[in-house]
Parts: sequence; C-alpha cells; structure tokens
Amino acid sequence: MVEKPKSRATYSEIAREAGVSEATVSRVLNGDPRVNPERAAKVQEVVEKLGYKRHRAAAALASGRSNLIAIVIDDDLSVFSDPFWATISSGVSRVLMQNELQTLLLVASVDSVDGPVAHYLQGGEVDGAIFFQLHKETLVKRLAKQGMPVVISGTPHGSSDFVYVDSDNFGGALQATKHLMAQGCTKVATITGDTVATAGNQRLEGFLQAYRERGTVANKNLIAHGDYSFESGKEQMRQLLSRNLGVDGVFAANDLMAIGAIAAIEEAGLSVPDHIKVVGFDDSIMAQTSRPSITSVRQDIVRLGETLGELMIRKLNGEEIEPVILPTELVIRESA
Amino acid sequence: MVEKPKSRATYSEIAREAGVSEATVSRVLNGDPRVNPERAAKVQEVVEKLGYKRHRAAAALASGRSNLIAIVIDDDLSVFSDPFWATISSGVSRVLMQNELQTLLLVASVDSVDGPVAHYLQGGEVDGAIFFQLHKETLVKRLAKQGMPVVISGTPHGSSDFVYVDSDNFGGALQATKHLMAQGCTKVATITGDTVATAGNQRLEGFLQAYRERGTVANKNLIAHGDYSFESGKEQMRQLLSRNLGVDGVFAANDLMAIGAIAAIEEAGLSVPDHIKVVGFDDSIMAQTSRPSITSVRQDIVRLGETLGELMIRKLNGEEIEPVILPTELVIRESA
DNA sequence: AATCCCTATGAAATCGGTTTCATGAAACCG
DNA sequence: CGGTTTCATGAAACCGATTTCATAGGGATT
Repeated sequence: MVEKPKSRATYSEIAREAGVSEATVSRVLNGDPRVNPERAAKVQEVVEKLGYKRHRAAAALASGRSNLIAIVIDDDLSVFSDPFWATISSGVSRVLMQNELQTLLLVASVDSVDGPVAHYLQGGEVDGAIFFQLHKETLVKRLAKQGMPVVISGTPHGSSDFVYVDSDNFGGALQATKHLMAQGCTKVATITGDTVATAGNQRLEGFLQAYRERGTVANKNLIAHGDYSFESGKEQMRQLLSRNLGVDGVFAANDLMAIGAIAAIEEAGLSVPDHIKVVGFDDSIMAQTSRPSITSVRQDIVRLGETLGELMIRKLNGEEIEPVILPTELVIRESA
Repeated sequence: MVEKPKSRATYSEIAREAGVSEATVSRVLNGDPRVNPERAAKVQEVVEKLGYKRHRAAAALASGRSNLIAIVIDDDLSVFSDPFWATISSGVSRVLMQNELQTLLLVASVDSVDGPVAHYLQGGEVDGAIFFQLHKETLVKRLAKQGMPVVISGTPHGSSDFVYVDSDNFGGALQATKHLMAQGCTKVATITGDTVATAGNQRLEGFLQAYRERGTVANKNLIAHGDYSFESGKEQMRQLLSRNLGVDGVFAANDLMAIGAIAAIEEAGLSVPDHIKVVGFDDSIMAQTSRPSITSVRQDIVRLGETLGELMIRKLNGEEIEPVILPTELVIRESA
C-alpha cells in the first residue's frame, strides 16, 4: 500500500463529493446555522472522510482575519528579569489554541513606535496583541486606537483605559507586611523593586498601607530601594542594618532580594527569623529551597496567562472587557 | 491634518504609481535580479512612499510558503521542568525575525500522533518546526519524512538522523566530576536526573567517564537516581549518606538537586565543601544565590536558541545541516 | 388564490500576492 | 543581414477560502 502524495483537500473537492456548493461547505464549516441539517451532516461526513484541514492563509486572506494573536515581549528586559513569562505564554497559548487561535511570538525591541514590531502589528497581520510589561505605551495606545484588541500583562502606568491583567501586588504586599506585624515585628522595613514599574510601586504602596492601617506612618528610613536583583537585596539590607533602626522585619519585593537580604542579615551575625523576619514575593522555587525557606506571596502565574487569553477572546467576540486583578496568597514558611 | 483611514497599499497601487506591472513589483520585492535597475529603484521608491507592507496571508496563499516556524512545546513537562525554554524561545524568535520569519508558539500535548498539534503541523501551515525535548519521536519522524524541516532542541534518543542542538551534557558532567576529583575527592557520587531522557543519561555517562579516565570504575552504590527536583536531591543524598561509603564529592545533574543534596548533607551535620564537595549543573540563578554558592556547569542557553534558529534557516535555504553540540563551562564557586 | 416575505442555496466576485506564459525587443550567431 | 537566442516585462491564471448577491421555493398573509 503506497502512501499517495495526497495534496490537501479543498472546498471544491468537498463540495463535489457532498453534492453541494463551496459556499455551503464554508457555511457548514463556519457554523452558519441556516443550512439544511441533512446537507450539513453530509458535508461534515465528507470533511471527515477527506481529512480536510482549513488552509489558514487562504481563510485569512478571504476573511481579513488572521486568527493570529501576537505576544509581544520586549527584548532586553523580559527574558532575564521576568522568569514568569514562559509560564504566562504557555497559559495564553493553551487558551488561544482551544479557541482556534494561534499564538505568534514576537521577541523584539518595542522601544520605537516605528520599529519593525510596530510596523508588523500595524500591518494588520494579527487579530490582537498581548503585551508583556511594556515601558513605552505609545505604541500600544496607537494600536488600541486603531481598533486592535490589546490586552496587557501587568498594570500600566497612568489611568489609561487599557485592559490588563495583573496580580494583586498591592494586596499581596499589604498582607505580607501585616503578617510580619502580626508576628510581633514592630520595625518592618521594605526593600522595593524597580518602583518606576507599577508592580514595584504597588508593592511599596501595599507596604505603606499596612502601616496606615496600624495607624502609623512608615519611617522613610525603613524604605530601601532595590532593583529585584540578589545583589541589591543584599546591599540594601546592609544599609538598613547600618542605620541602626532596630529593624525586626523585612518585606522584600521579590524572593531574590529576600534571599539577598537574608545573606546580609546572617553576614551581620543575626538570624532569620529569630532576630529579623523576612517575607518575599513570587513564591519562586528559590523560596522553597533556600534555607531558611522563605515566606512569600504567591501569584498564580498560570491563571494570569489564561486570563490574558480569555480576555483577548472575549474582546474578539465583541464583548466589553475590564481589567482583572488576580488574588495572591501568602505562603508561610520558615523565614517569617 | 486628519489621518486618513489609510487601508494598506497593494501591488496594484504600487504598480500604477511606478508605471510597471504587478509582476514587476513582485520581482523587485522578492529580489529577482533581472529587473531593470532604474525601474527597480522606482518601485522601491514608491514602496517607501506608500509605506507598503507585504500581506503575509496573501503571500503565503500564493507562494505556498507561510514564513511561519512553529516552536512546539510539550504541555505537561516543559513549563515546569525546563526553566530554559523561555530563553531558548526568545533566541529562536530573534534569529528568525531577522530573517523575515515568524515564530508560532504551540504549547500543547504532543503525545498523540493524531492530536491537534499533529494535524496542524501536517496541514502544511508552517514552513518548519522546532521541537523542545520531545518524548515521542513518531510525529517528528513523520514530519521529517514528509519533507518538513525539523530541528530539535536536545539530543533525541537512538541514532536517528534528526538534526538537533544540545549542550555538551557529557563533557560538562565529565569536567564537573574531574574537577571534584582534582579537588581531592576520592569517593565521588552522582545524583542523576531523569535518565530516560538523553540529557540525564549523558550527564551520567560523563560522570562514569571521569572514573574511567582515572582508570577505575564507579561503584554502583555511588549512583543515586533523582528526578531533577529539590526533594529528590535531598532524598537521594540522604540515601547516599546512609550507605556509609565515605562519599566526599557529589555531582548533581542539576542545581536544584545540588541544593537538595547540600540540605541533606548539612542536615547530617556535615559541611559543604569541607566534608563533601558538590557540583551542580545549569548554573542557574540559584547556584549563585544559594549558600554556599554552587559550583556548576554553565550552558549557553541563548546561544542554543540562536543556533536552533540558524539551523532552521539554513535548512530552509536547502543547505545540509548537522547536529550541533554547544560547549559548556564549569563555573567554580564555594561548593567545590 | 394572489402577493409578499423569508430562507436556503449556488454562482461568482473577491482578498493580495506569486508565478507561468507569451511577447517584443535586443543581443548574438554564422 | 536573416535567423536564433536571451531577456525584461506584462497579462492573466492561480492559491483556497469567504462573502456578496441573485434566485428559487416555501410559507405566511390577506
């Protein structure tokens, strides 16, 4: 039995075989309800038999819809600084695929409003775009204005009316800080991430809010500015210690800095959690394996990706969509 | 100045404007050399002026080439077990984009030879496919036989003639083990990863080779089988210790297990590196931040991704391509 | 029973490039 | 200098699905 060099089946074959017109085939395959059920069934049958698969390019050309959604990732930053995007992307991809959409991965510099990415997106080659932690919003704004469905991962700056999905950075930080206070810490410090980005800022705000809810205000000296790196966590903790404020609790804006902070604390001859308690953010694998293991705020990254995909689909369906803030959860371990 | 609702420019406009036929426009845009230079220049000029962008779907339909390369990632495993795929993908994407190719991200179960992914790929919707750590090779084999350019990340099983890119797992493990021996360790043990996958197996082989090169054979009891997880590293180390073999060096097949092993060692009241030296694999961020910091085998992940992309491009250009093994590097830190 | 409306259906136009093929002109040959 | 070959070029077919539009038939309305 020789395998034939079977070129793919087309509408014309199906139409002939099923004794209907190509138009009807199209209707059946696109779920148009007003086709005679019997004929529809017949068409379905032939489609099965011939192992027909829709030719995307042809469909895209004819319909003007590409069924492609772009995930746009800024080259420089993301790959290193955000260990999550892989997980997010996979969530997005899975959801989109379930809805017959494809995920196009664009890794490139999104800086210029005029770069290749911009051109590509504006060329109308994709039906929608999902952005990861963008810095410049100009491009996104323009795309949205042009009517392209856009969803953003992470809270954008300003009160722009983008639709985005984000973890509850504020709430998570608040909870983390309150936990430290509940553990008896009276001088809780924080090591922030990049506060220019909203996530870092929100985590700082959550920290401050905990003080407010206690009826006090956080001393400026209790706020150290890191950049999410291990080194910055260590260095900022050293500085906090050198100020002799009697810090007995630290909320670090991510786990890596928490680990850095612990290194600095132990370097100073103090112990975690006995002398100083530490809480991190992200609940990364490091939080679990580090010794002491780190109490940390968990985000549901998979859910985040899925939500991005779901919002995109609803948007494509013409629904009005709203930003989504996903809850976080405090995972308690040894460090606090 | 009101921005016009400019619909995209098409060949017909360009042709009219430049005073040539559409065929000529196509030739110019596709680099056909046999066009009058003056006309070509004129066309280029008009293209610039009109801000023309090729309509991919139309081009794909007409030419039969989609300019899309799929990255296929197995749903279940990768996202968790391989923290590298994000980096790899971005490398791939960047290289492909520089060559006017798009990257399609397929995250799905690749198990069945008959699932949606299989259908999709066989539908001829993409010009090539890059697979990440596949378990079942049936699908890949079939695609390759059908003439689709396929490149694989990681060494496949068997002596199949796939083209793949991988880090030098064997060499890295060999170097790591020899390093331990050079540090004076006489009883070097290993904690393997999943040895069903080739990477884990190769790392084990490298370990064994080090013994061979020393003119001895590794005692079976020195080989503990983990699964790349922190817990397994810890557990297997416990077992190694309980055997009372006098182990004074451990090569773990990844950093996470190395960290687990260290936890077990310290739990037993021993110290790293004083009593037992440990080397990991991957040179992950954890190797740097863990205390003690971990001597580890570094792989150039970005390079790996780029190489995948480059091979794919060369394959598409009709070149014969060969598998590539990328060198690893031992990064020495505190643990050994 | 005559008229109008609605629905299912097919023929054909369409999407925007690519590619084949025919053509005329220029270059080359003996 | 006639004839053949080469080459740039444009007209038109083509890729495969979608969608518009016209139409026939059935049903409802009066």
